[in-house]
Amino acid sequence: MARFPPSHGVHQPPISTRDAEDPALHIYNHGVHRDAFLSLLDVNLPAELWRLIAQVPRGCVTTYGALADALGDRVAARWVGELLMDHAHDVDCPCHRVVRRNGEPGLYIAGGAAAKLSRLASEGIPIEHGRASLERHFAGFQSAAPLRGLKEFQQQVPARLDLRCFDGTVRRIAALDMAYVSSSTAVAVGVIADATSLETMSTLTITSPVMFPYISGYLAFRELPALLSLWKQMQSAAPAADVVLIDGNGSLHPRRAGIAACFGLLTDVPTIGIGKSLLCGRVDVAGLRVGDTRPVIDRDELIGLAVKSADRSRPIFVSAGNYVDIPQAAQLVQRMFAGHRLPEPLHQADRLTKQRVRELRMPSSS
DNA sequence: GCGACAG
DNA sequence: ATCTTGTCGC
Repeated sequence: MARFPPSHGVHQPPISTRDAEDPALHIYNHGVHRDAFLSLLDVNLPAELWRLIAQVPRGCVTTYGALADALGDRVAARWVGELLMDHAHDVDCPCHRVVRRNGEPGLYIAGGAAAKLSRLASEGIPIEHGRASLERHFAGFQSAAPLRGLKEFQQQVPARLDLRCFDGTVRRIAALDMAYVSSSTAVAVGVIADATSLETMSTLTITSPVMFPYISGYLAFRELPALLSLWKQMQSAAPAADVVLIDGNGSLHPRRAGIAACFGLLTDVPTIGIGKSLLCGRVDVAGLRVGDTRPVIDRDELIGLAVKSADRSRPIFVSAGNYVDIPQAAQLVQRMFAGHRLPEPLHQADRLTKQRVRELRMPSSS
């Protein structure tokens, strides 16, 4: 039976001072975190962005980055561009007033860059060498900067995780994964597997509406609602798991608050983050052989481990969620490989998730 | 021009 | 994540 060894040989006290008095306080705190998280989800980010774009007056321009800043984080600039290329456009739409920082028009949903520039010209914006003048750029956004609040929540996460190494026996592993039927509908799959044989014991599949866009660093706000709903249903339908693998990072995150960390905080279960590409930090994967690991370092801190899981596969990135540390997470995951790039339970969840998406996309499946 | 961002 | 055919290699 798989067992977590204390990875540094240091035995932690069985009960931390934080919850020594009252085990229920633990539950209470997680309820508070869950409520705080859920209230943050009330924000309608696309609506907020349109509210901002509508503030740009005729005869003025703004930039993708300025809008992202007004939302609360410059990293959202890419999503701003995505939304402007995928929305219900009409002749009154002001989306042509958003240009690149250097005056290049960027993409335009209705007729391409040339059409965008001519619309700007017709509003009195000087155009030179194919670029819009930024002379009259609007900078007075009235905004609640919703991403700032989400970022502040993330900044509180690391201190609220339990840093003690998990030292229980791992009999069952849960693995959670998602895929998308459309931009607003996701399929989420949970797999429970035996930790020794890696055989799948049970699976649960749900579909769930997704409101929040994908923005790098904010994945949890997009995918956690569905995963929490899935998890809740798994509690009554499946045998309990001792550790949960999540498709996405935990500590390997700019604020050490990836989706696996948030899930572990909100559900109070041991979690491990599994990423397929590097979100942040630096790592040298040259010459990695199956079974090898390499540290992922960010700001002089170990935030995850690159793990070579299979021969002709790129490494995966393992990081800590709740109740595990990084070396321990990697040790455990390395016992779950069965010839695929992903640990077997997550590989199965990934298969099922994509299978279900295919089924739902077939017109005949009603 | 380059780097660069989980899913 | 998704858009997508054949093709290379075990």
